[in-house]
Amino acid sequence: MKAEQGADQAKAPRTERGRKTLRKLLDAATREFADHGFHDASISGITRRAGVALGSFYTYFDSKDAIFRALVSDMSEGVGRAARQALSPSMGALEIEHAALHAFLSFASENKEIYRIIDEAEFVDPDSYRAHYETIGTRIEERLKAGDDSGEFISGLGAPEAWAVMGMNVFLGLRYAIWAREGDPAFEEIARRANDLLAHGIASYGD
Amino acid sequence: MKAEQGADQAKAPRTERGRKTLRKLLDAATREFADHGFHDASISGITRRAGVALGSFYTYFDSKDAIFRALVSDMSEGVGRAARQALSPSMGALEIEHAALHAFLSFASENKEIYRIIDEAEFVDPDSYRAHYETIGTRIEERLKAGDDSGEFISGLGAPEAWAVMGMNVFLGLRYAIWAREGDPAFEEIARRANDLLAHGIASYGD
DNA sequence: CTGAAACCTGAACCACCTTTCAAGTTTGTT
DNA sequence: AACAAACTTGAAAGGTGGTTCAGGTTTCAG
Repeated sequence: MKAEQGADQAKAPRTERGRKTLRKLLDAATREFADHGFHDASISGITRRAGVALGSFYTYFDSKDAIFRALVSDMSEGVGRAARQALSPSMGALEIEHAALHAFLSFASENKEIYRIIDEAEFVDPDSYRAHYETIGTRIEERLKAGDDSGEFISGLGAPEAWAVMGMNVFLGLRYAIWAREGDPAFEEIARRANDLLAHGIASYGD
Repeated sequence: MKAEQGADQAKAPRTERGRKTLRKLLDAATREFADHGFHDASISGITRRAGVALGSFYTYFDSKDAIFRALVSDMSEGVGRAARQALSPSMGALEIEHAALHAFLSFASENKEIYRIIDEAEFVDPDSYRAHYETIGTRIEERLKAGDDSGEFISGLGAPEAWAVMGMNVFLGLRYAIWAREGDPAFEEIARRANDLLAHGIASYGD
């Protein structure tokens, strides 16, 4: 959730005051983009929320696109961090997938604004959007291969299975975290059912 | 792919000339939105492509949003139609899921611009976007229930499994149709592997 | 044939927003 | 204390593009 460094960041602050202003701008931009979307968000809306003058924005960012990109790469990292924290090497391969989905659902539920922003990157900053999903897909593929090596998963798993798993997770997040409705099953049940599907599929035994 | 009627359409043409102009505007808008995205697309770009005067646009649509909405609901129907045509009642339940994914991959591959527009509806016309996926999700859920009734699928399947299947399909479409790369497996192989995952899962037998 | 409705035209209006800039203030170092 | 660099400020430049409108042309029912 902090994006103060990075080669993409053109103008790093050099004093404490500057760091505070930059942070205020990033926080304000998150809210502004979440409320209005990229195009209806305005720089003046961001600086108003941040409580700084319009011109100060350009001390830290070259353009509206630049601050959006900074936010996206920052948040993309945030998702990865949240997932990593929920996983432990002592878990079984299936258990890892269960924990990853459960953590993802919780994270999405508590960070709905982050998801709107990452989704909008498909149009504002396509490269970051693609990198975001390629990175996650690769990580899932590695987990599947590890489960293969340990004998817990069948062999021959690869990118297509990884993208299938990622799609499952993203859409379950969309429906049950972002679009949550009264009476929906708890995240625990969603994760369990998805894990059952992943483990044994849905064909009946006698087929 | 035609969106000439519908309650959402404010201003229906009353002459042959009018119908032709409306059609030209819709076709031009599809290309303009696909090339530039909603916000960078311009009405003048649409009318230029359509070969009509700027002012004529407002004879048929109240706003830029209105023509976008008309396009989205039109295209959402198009996806459903394509899926329906690929399915036949004589197929087995698993076979139906295989055919649906294969048809979806082909459709997405040949209609990339449609997909960009539907995705952007998440921001321009959220209600249509949500309706699009709710509708598809419901249809998949019905298929799963039918497979349950016929004994081909295990019992207890519902909305979570339907959204999982939908997510798989959408992400496989994103990766292998929209972002297709040299050396990727053919759609046939993708559909087969996803179908295997759906049928038996990925846990090894001895677990 | 004829007139009213439908349709077309494109210049101009207008609201909005990103970005610039010159002048002033604060910070931190020597 | 003193000075340069960092930072702040907000008015205004400069563009853009959606939308309107008054006047002209085409269509088609009666």
